[in-house]
Amino acid sequence: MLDSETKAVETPEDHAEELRLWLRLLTCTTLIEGEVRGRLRERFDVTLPRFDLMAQLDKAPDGMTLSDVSKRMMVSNGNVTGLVERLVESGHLDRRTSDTDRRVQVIRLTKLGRAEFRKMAAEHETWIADIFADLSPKDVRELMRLLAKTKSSAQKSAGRRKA
Amino acid sequence: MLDSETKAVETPEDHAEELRLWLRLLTCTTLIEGEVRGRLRERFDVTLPRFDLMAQLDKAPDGMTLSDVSKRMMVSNGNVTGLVERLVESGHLDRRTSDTDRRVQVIRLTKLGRAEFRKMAAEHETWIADIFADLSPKDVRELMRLLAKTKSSAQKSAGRRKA
DNA sequence: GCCAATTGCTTGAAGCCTAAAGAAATTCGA
DNA sequence: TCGAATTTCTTTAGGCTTCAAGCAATTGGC
Repeated sequence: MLDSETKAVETPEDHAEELRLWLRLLTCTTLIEGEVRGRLRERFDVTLPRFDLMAQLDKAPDGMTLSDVSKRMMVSNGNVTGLVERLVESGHLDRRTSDTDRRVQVIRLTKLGRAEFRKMAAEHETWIADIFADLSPKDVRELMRLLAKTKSSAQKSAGRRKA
Repeated sequence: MLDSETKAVETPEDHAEELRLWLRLLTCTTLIEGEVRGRLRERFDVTLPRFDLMAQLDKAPDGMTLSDVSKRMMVSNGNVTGLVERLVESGHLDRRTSDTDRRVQVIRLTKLGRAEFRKMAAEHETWIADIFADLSPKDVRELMRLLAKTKSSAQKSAGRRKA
């Protein structure tokens, strides 16, 4: 009794399984991300961050503020500033200052931007389907469920840190 | 009959589920990566790529070549060159040219590098445990299994592209 | 109405990362 | 053994990314 309690306190807990899980998760994402990045470059000569940003805007016909984009993409503000700059420069994005708050920049896809994105997105979807081809519909559902659980667990942990 | 066949051909297949799965996978990874990056910086003032590189070397007491590291970390050669440069500079890595092949650079952790890494790794493991805390052992096993399947499916797809 | 705090964005410094081209060493086929 | 192909690593150009500091506009308490 005493022994087992002592042991429970002294022995550092073994979290090797969770560590392995994290590494595998990271490997999968890196692998897929690299694949998608490569195909986007080959087929459309576009970078992944540019594609991701356009994807966000495609879902928001009325535009988004830079802060919205930053939160959605989970990247820093400064990062978005630079990305938007280059996409405005290339004619894919339209940017204007909000009428009601002069701090706020609202960005939208231009006609060109939307057209190009739609073309890319259609093909992109087939790549993703190919990448996940070996997973059954049941596998997909189950992964969705477990990743949802993972996400909320990670968010809770992040909350604990900041608090 | 004919109708359903016709429809099967004309209707673009719906891969929305796979797409959602990919986005969720990416969200999880980004979330956890950001959390780990932040903690490494706060606690040890070290970057995630540096930590990852040291983790590879910790598992290889006899050292690794830059190519090995590049493959393991799934990053470009040039990336490794720069990372190693900075870690040698800070005294964490030792680097020497192979005796048998003068193209090859063998890198190892220095005593300092190993000591610092071990300290960081111990704490890192507890962060990961905390991040995945809501997952049961069964969840972990099941995720491991499904991610293994995902990885091999993605690799197969990548192979199809290059071939 | 005033002023402190907050919010939205930009800037700057540093580092990370890729793709592509190139240099040096090795390997291997003829 | 010669030379072509390959391998290992570095370099370069460009872009991505973060963090921290800072500016401008707005908000909220008083």
